[in-house]
Amino acid sequence: MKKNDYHHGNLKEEFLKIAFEFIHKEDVDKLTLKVLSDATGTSRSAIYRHFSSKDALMEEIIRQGFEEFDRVTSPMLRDQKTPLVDRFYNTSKVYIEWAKENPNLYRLLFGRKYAYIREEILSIKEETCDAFGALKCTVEEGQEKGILKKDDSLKQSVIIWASLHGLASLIIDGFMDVAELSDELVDDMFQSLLAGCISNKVKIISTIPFVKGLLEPKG
Amino acid sequence: MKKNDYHHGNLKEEFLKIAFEFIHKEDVDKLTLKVLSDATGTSRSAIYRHFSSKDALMEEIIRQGFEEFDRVTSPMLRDQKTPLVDRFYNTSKVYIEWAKENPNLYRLLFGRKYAYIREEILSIKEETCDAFGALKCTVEEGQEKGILKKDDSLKQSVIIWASLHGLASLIIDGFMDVAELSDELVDDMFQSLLAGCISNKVKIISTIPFVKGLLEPKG
DNA sequence: TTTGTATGTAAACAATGTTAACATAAGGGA
DNA sequence: TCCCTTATGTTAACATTGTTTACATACAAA
Repeated sequence: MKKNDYHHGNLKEEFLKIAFEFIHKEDVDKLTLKVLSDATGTSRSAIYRHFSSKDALMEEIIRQGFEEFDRVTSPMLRDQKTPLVDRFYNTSKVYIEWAKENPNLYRLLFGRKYAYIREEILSIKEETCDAFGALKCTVEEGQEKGILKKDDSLKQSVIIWASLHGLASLIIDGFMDVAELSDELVDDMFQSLLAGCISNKVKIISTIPFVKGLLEPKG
Repeated sequence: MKKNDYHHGNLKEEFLKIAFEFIHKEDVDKLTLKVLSDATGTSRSAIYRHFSSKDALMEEIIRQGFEEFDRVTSPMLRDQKTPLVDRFYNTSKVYIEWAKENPNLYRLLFGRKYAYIREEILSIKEETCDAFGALKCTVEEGQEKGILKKDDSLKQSVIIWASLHGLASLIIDGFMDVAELSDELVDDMFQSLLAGCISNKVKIISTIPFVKGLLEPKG
């Protein structure tokens, strides 16, 4: 919505929107300032009136990315109505699914390139990456309820996160042809994590057939 | 060893050596053609007499990188003198250790940026990345011996690889401050993988105290 | 109306990978 | 020895990056 030919009026928002949509489709490396200026019909340097640098724009994108990621994963972990084990399972599924649907954004958030931005965001604003916090809370809840083995909840959370992150990375970074196996792989990985973390002190309930199958002792 | 001031004689090898050493210390993104020309005392375009492009040079580096990686991991997996479970454990340790010592090279080999080169290398020359093949063989051996659950060996191998890859990535990409926890994390992760893959049909031997501890049933 | 501020443009930079035209050395026949 | 080909290196120039500087335009408040 331009006010006139010279001033756009909402160019900053437009830059962010275009950049965010671009990353949904294409590799982060291909997002150049030229792409943004062409898409908005502005000059190459217009962006510097709204962001101090390209990285400053990327920081906003990463911030938005984490919000989107959290929106998908955190509520699922925190949903008290769902049995705890099922929350882990559903989250695993959704985690991998999200990474597959948003490979470029996933790499942007969790990759190395903008690690310093991520660290800044995550250290200043705890709530921005809610997902890991939610995972840790859920692990602690599981330990208190006797579902998971008593252990360092940070370590246990990292193990879970690392497993999912590794699987997601293998799939989206094209290391081995495993993309079409991904559904089974998530199940297998969940089974492995469950076997490693679960305690046998209490009876565990689940409403998901696959998870129920894992809880019943086999021959 | 220059033949004279004009022709070097072994410039190609020199480029590769310098590039390889550079990546041991600094980020791949910082390896520019200027770095190479300055280090060799040649002009910026001299490299094009020996490589068709920068990517062609990177391909050589990646090839060498896989050889180095395989040299560290494969023999350990294939060493028939070591109990099978210990081979997995030792490999896990060495895998994470190698990634920590060679973060830039690790990212170069397993990251996204040069995925198409990796795919080319791994598809043409099976032996180049021996490590995954060795892992799969060892998994199959474990299944045959009744140590691991009978399952799709590819899937089981991917689960193991993904777990290690995820942990390595979290550590070297600076996601959360887990670097100083890494030793414990590898142990925990191995425990989880073991719990997920292990069968209870045969008595399993190990000479590693930590692993023995995992095999003994706890209260 | 004037004046300051916000927001846009154009032109230029340096750094990057790359190419084309030219220069130099080495080696193999005649 | 001389000549020609080939291999190897240099210089100059390109387009593409992100970025800065000087200038231009619109708006808004005094």
